[in-house]
Amino acid sequence: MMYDVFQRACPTRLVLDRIADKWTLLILLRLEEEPRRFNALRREVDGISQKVLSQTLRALERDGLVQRRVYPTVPVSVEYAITPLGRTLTGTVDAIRRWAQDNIESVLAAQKRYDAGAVEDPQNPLARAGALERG
Amino acid sequence: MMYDVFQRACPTRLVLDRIADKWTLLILLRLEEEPRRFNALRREVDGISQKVLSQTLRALERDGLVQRRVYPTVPVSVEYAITPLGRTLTGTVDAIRRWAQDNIESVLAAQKRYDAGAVEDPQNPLARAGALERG
DNA sequence: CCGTATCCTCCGGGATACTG
DNA sequence: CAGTATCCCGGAGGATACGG
Repeated sequence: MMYDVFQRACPTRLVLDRIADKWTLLILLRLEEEPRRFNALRREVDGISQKVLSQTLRALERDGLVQRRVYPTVPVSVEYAITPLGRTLTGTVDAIRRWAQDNIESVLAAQKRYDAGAVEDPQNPLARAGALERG
Repeated sequence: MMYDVFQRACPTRLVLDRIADKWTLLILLRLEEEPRRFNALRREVDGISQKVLSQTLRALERDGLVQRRVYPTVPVSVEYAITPLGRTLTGTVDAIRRWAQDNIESVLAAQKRYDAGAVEDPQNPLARAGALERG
């Protein structure tokens, strides 16, 4: 099969779209540890709304990354668990989290330099010859 | 430093938000190979609009992942190159792309099962005892 | 407890036109 | 070529209320 993620209509773009969602990453990281109840996830993924959590879990279930289990207690209890397919992804997802933790200070420093440099030397924006950074 | 990506206000969420953007991933993958001109990127990342490419590149530059170089030719030519910091991220990003290519068929199959099962057995949605999938 | 339904707002992003 | 500027629309997502 010829899959090219750079092509607009390539199905692999579906996967990118799903991963390209910060909530997906956070939910998978939680479920990698152990299955969770709905409201436990809601508390542990700070900032997510009930609606978006519900939507994201349904999408993850549809994609086969998460399994939804209903226990007919009263009231009903629902548990979400990662699937074997989902587990093949968590290593990479965790690598992203580690990168974020390891490099956030470099990123913040870069932002600071950028925001400062964007207005420096307004009289002489093209001072340097050859290749120029954002003059 | 105590960074917890699960906390709403954690700066590492900034990184997740940036990575949680399919265009960012595709652009970084292209620039990992070699520097590109603006319109080359536009052609090679199928489906991205001029405006979004411009925005995304600016954000990547601000975060220190990409460097913008201006050559004072006529007309001016601009080149985008990945930075050393950006290069530390591309391994993980490429792992995502590989996962997408390797598992897209499993995901599509899961979607098909899900979409079929969502309406099956309307008369007896809670047939199985114990733990139930989406009854 | 675990959601769905509804309303409403905001803004991401496409289309288009224009500039150095 | 490499953008910026403007308009505009659909859909993501918060708030709220309700149902099983």
